[in-house]
Amino acid sequence: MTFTPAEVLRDRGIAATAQRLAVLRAVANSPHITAEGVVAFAQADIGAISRQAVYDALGVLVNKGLIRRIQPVGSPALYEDRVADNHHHVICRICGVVADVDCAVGSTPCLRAADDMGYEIDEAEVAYWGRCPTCQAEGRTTTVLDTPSSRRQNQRRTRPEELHPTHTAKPEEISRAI
Amino acid sequence: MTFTPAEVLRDRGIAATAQRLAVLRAVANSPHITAEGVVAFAQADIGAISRQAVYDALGVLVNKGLIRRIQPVGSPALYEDRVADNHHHVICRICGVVADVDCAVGSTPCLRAADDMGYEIDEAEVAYWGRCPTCQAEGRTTTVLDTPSSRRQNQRRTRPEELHPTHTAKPEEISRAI
DNA sequence: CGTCGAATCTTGACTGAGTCAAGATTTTGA
DNA sequence: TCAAAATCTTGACTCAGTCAAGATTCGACG
Repeated sequence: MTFTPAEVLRDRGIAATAQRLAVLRAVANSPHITAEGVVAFAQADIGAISRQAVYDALGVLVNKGLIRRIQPVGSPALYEDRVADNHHHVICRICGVVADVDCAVGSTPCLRAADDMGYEIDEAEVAYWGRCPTCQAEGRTTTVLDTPSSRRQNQRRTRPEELHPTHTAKPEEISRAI
Repeated sequence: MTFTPAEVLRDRGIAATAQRLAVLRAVANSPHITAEGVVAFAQADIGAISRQAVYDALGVLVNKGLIRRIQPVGSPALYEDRVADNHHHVICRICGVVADVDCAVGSTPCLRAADDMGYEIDEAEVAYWGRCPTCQAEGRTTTVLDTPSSRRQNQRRTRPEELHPTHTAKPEEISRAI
């Protein structure tokens, strides 16, 4: 028996508000979406929704384990709804696209430190960094991401999908990591 | 033959300014130091130094491979001068202290993704999360870090050394990760 | 069904950790 | 010694959040 998203929320003990359902749809629509991306999607989806309500909903949904929050270095926070496993991510240093990578172990912590120095470790967070197949094919070797220094003259952010316009809608698409 | 820090900078093709040498001393003094911590140390060390000069020096020193920049999720950037190996870090979820962990492999990337999806991976970034020995001994289970929500009524940041005042100056001390 | 308290939303302000940029100063090389 | 480049100082600005007061909605209870 499949629960509706509203039922899932109530089952976790939180109200099934229109804003939260819109946020869930945004995250389902775009794995590794930014908070700002969720705001844009939800505003198009249900009309008026405040940024604060989006941040609140994201926080609650993460807290209840319904979505996951990651944050590669140099990136705003990203959200995904793949929460049933302990997977990792690979990030392209050039265009910033983020993809899921299965964890070879499956449960946390999936790695043991050689010497844990007395720490009680409950999670090994792994991020793989490199170049995606498209940036390799195009021979790109330096980032063209919208780092602050590249934003002179009010150039706006370059998104991975701008670099790769022929990209089909892969599941790992449309996040902005760096 | 040991080079002086100034000689090392010149050898890397950059000017050995007083500001950069002060920044190097700050990072040597406090592994996993924040930029703000570097500013405070350098100001005490050499008198007047601007925040911008510290950020500039940190950027150049990272770029030249003389120091390393890490950034655990939820933390400002941290700087360390242990650059000769590919080590990882363990972060206490309660007090935020960061410690170095040797990499079992030693070279990058030290892990292979089970399925790299065509990515050309050059680094596996690993962070271990858990509780430090001191927070375990004190039975702490929830963070008392200065998260924004805990900053009501203008309470200032709790630093790991405030939680553990009897800490001797361990090498992994005085950084603030979360 | 009405009421009330809690939860949530809206709106606008604020913060931390950076970055930007103009002008001044210092460094370096010819 | 000089000039160009590098670097520093100073003050402003940005981004990605968070804060908080008041309004609105929701849910439980009688």
